[in-house]
Amino acid sequence: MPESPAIPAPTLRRLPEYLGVLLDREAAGEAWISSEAIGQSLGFGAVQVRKDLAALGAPGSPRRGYPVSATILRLREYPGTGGGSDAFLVGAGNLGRALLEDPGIVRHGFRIAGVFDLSPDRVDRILGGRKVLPLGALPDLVRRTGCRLAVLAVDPDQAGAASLALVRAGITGMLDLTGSACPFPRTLIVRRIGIGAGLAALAGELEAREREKNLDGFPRQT
Amino acid sequence: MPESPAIPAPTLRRLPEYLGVLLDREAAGEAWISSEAIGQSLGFGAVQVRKDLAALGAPGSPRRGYPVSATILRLREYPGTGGGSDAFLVGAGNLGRALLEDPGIVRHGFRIAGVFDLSPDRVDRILGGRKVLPLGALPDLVRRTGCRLAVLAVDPDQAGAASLALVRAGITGMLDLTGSACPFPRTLIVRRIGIGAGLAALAGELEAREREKNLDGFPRQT
DNA sequence: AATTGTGAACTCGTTCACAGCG
DNA sequence: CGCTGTGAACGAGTTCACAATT
Repeated sequence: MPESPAIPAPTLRRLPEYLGVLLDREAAGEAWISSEAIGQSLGFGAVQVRKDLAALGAPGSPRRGYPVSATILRLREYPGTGGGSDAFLVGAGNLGRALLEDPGIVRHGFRIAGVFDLSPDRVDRILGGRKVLPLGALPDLVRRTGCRLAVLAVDPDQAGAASLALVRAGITGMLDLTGSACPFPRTLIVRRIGIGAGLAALAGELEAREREKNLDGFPRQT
Repeated sequence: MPESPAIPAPTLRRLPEYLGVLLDREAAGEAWISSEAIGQSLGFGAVQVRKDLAALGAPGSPRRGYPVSATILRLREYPGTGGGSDAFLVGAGNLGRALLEDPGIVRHGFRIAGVFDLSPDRVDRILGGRKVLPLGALPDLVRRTGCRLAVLAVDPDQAGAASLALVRAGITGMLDLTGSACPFPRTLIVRRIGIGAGLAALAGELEAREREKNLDGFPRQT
């Protein structure tokens, strides 16, 4: 029976970040790290960290903290979050090229299993040492490799067509970097990451924080 | 007095996404859109959409929905979320180049105000039609332009040094794309977007959903 | 009749306080 | 003593149910 009675989604989203911190620590030669230190690195509280690691089942040791290497192992052991799976890259433009060299993907244990594009003039080119394949080749590869993840990095106006093809090919999880918002079937789990939207949210938060400060610190005229 | 009694952060993060949907609709020539339709495009409930738009102060009309153009205006009007501000780009590698062409940034009303890098051999090169400047030139530009936002897209091992320089230069909001987790001073608002971490979270969610399905749909032997 | 608008209930994650342990 | 582990309290955000509108 699974010892993990469903880890809550917010926790799930933080686990990979913990992995990042721990890898840094390991590289620095440290053997132990406290929840306090982990929290400080990421901007959340120590209790949060403990709760999350407890949910994972990663034990710490009083007075010393969490064992760096063992905890990394534990994080990697959790299916999905630790990586080990591969993902297809759809979109062979500049963004796609950048992703092929992104150390973050490797660091989290993922590998780009293949590069695809819709545009005929991009197909067959070499990008980052990989031959770009037509989307038509995807269904077969999904079947043969069992890989169900894809990163969508095409132009926004191609997002709809591409995602439709992905679903048809049997992809079940998609990381959408296009910033375009088209409706997807519920069978496909979509996670959206938009640089533009991210900037906007950041700017909004900044604005909010500033306003708040002005209000209860220095109430000034309209 | 501000008519916005602090919009909650989760809402703030969704507003830019609404903008995306509405722009699509406007391009399609539609004049009205229902909360239901907006929700469907983004994967959340209709009530959520209504609550968010209400928080913004964007009125809808019973029986017809929300006026597309007017709502876009209203979204843009909200300081920050609607864009209009600029942002500096720090990191002139492949990822940086991709960002310079990212339609999502423009779509949300942002502009890259300048490109910077730490590495001397990247400085003075031309990237996407922009001359890459040394980080040393940043403080002066921050002062002159009033722009306080930066996108960090350097190599992960330079993230610490770069972010320190950003703080010193007077940057108050940073969108961190490096996936590296170094501690930042509390004065700097950081929003992290990691492709690797995103993939991992997605894979985790996928795994969780699958397990859940197996459990209460088709309980099979250990 | 369809869709917005919203007070109230509820759910879920975070925070608190402190017990447990090395 | 310092740090983990966790049950309980709290609070924020989401969902529900229904009134209001055209």
